[in-house]
Amino acid sequence: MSKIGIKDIATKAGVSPATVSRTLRNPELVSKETRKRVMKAVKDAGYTPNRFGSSLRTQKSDNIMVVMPDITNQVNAGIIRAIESEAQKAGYSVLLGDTQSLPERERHYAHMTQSGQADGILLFTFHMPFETDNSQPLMAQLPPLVNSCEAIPMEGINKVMIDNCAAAKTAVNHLLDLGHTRIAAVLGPSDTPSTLERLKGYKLALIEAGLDIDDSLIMRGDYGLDSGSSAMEKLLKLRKRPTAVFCFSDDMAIGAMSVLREYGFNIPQDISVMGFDDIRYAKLMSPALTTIHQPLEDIGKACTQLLLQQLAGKLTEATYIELPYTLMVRQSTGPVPT
Amino acid sequence: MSKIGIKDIATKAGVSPATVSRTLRNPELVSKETRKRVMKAVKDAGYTPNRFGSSLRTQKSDNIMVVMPDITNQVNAGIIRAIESEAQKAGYSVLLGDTQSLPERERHYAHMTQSGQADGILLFTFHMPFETDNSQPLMAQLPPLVNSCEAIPMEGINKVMIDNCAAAKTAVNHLLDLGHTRIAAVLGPSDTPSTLERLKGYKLALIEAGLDIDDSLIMRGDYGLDSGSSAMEKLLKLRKRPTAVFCFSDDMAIGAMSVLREYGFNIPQDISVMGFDDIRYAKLMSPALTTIHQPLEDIGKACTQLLLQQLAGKLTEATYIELPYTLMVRQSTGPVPT
DNA sequence: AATACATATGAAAACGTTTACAATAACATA
DNA sequence: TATGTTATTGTAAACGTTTTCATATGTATT
Repeated sequence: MSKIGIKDIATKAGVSPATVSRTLRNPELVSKETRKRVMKAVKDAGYTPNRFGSSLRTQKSDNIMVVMPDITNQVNAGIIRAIESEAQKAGYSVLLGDTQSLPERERHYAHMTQSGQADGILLFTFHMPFETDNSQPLMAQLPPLVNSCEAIPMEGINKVMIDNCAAAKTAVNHLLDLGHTRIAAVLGPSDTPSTLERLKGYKLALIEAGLDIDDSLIMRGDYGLDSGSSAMEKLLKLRKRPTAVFCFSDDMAIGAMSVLREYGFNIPQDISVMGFDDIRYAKLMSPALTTIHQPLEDIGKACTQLLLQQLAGKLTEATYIELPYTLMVRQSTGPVPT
Repeated sequence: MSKIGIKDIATKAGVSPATVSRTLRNPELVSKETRKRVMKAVKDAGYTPNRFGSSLRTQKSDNIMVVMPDITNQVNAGIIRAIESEAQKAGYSVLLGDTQSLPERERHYAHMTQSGQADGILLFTFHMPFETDNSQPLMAQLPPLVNSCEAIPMEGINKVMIDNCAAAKTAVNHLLDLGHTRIAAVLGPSDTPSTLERLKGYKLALIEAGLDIDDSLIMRGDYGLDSGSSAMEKLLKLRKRPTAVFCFSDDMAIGAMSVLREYGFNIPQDISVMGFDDIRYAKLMSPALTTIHQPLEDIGKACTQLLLQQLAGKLTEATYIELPYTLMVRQSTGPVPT
């Protein structure tokens, strides 16, 4: 494409390359007159500074790397959209890394800071992709980084989270309030911190209510639609069925509901179903899904802001931001059948 | 971060920078012995070549720019995931541009090729973001580019599409076959080529069936959930209601269904609803949504392959790829009520 | 033994910017 | 008038690679 460089513009405008550069980056350093001349040349030639020349010199890429397990997921898609919007306002572009949950791809993407491709990372996975030791504070060993959604089990990293444990507890309490005592749980991937926390909240709520934990009511899942369906199928085969099912994601709840319908169950008359996330489809389900709302846009914004601050050097200490969740009571949960 | 460069590695390994570079890029040019020595030094130091140095020299960024109107949309999210996966296999990274349907952002992102940030563009919007004239074939004036989903109204551009007109016709024919004659249409944004084509197909099917076009049954929408709801509300107020509604997106169909349920209509006994896209939630709706399946993964793959070919210089002529759609008959459509 | 040829390496020039430093001019200060 | 100050510009040295060209060594061919 464009073979025109800063020198060509300089020649056209009858100035030195330095002046052209200054006109573009620090216009106040250039006299009004020359500025006008240079700008005209730039415009006429349709010149755009080559990013590599510039970045090589300044050691900045103006890129942010976003590493996510699955962008197809409504939750992640919502977050990344906010990130992209926020980043672009600040003059940054977003490099997208979809890891498909493979740690090797995680590391691959994370290391794009090493090659200078990105100035910072937004990490939505829970493995620390960099080598660290205890010689110095973590922040000093890592590139600018913010961790969100799935918590890396380490102190000293910037994080943006919701209180998954408390949120799950809130969810279960809602079901308890409705009189349910046989409450099933459908988990996400068993190694994810979010699932672990939610499970903790689930158990805590039951115990505080004086109930025993019945392991046969705890089903594995992977946050995906299909796993919700198959978990539900298993639950239905139980001799003592649950009267309520708390799925750790809306997708799984949706999968579970479709199975219930298939077998002729009425929701919530026969069985209550509860989700987690509040994806945009949740309220449009039939019945509308009771769930825990996650503030996707705020999460995306907070992550980006935190990273931008760090990039600007305005952040010396690891910051932890906790965002509020909300219980959304809708029609998929109701009183325990008598 | 890492201040180590190729020179440091060269020193460590007792060779010249040139040899280090060769070892990394064209190992076959280096003797087995030196290769081993260099590799060790690279590994020990945790060296990653600086991308800007390299790109500046080679004039390649190994980035692909993806420009989309809304990544939150299930259709787009599915496509971008396939792109990302395909691109990464070929050693490319994906720069994500979410335009939020703003032409100015479209242009902004498209021009990242100008600055060398990206080697090629995948364009899912229908405005040509570059200036062109008729002096030479289009492909010679543009950066490597593939257009998909929303067709830019120009010849001579690589495109990956489905036949929206035929697909819509298929959809309407399905409803006609069920005996419907009052078939409403809920459109997408009225300037999008996809909506225009689908509308054409809708009308064509009706005319071929010997029916008149009733403009009062054609409702504006924007492909989003809410617009489906409000379109449905309007349709219900009509003196002569439709017996079937063909929404140009699944999201709108889902919105429409929720309104129908709210007012006590049975789907499909009272009114049939048909979507377009076959997002993953379509088959989990209650009732499961009859729709037109778009092969998202194939679209993403085809786009990427086409662009990669072009980047490799293996593509001299503009190519048009048409992918097949599929009618998915499920439970939201049924015989016209008697 | 002389020549051609292949293989392995290094020296150095590019790639397109930005910026520290130097240079100049214009102007105010003493 | 000499001196400092400010505003504006230019010169040239980076930034970290890759790659052309040249060189050196070893091997095959005649």
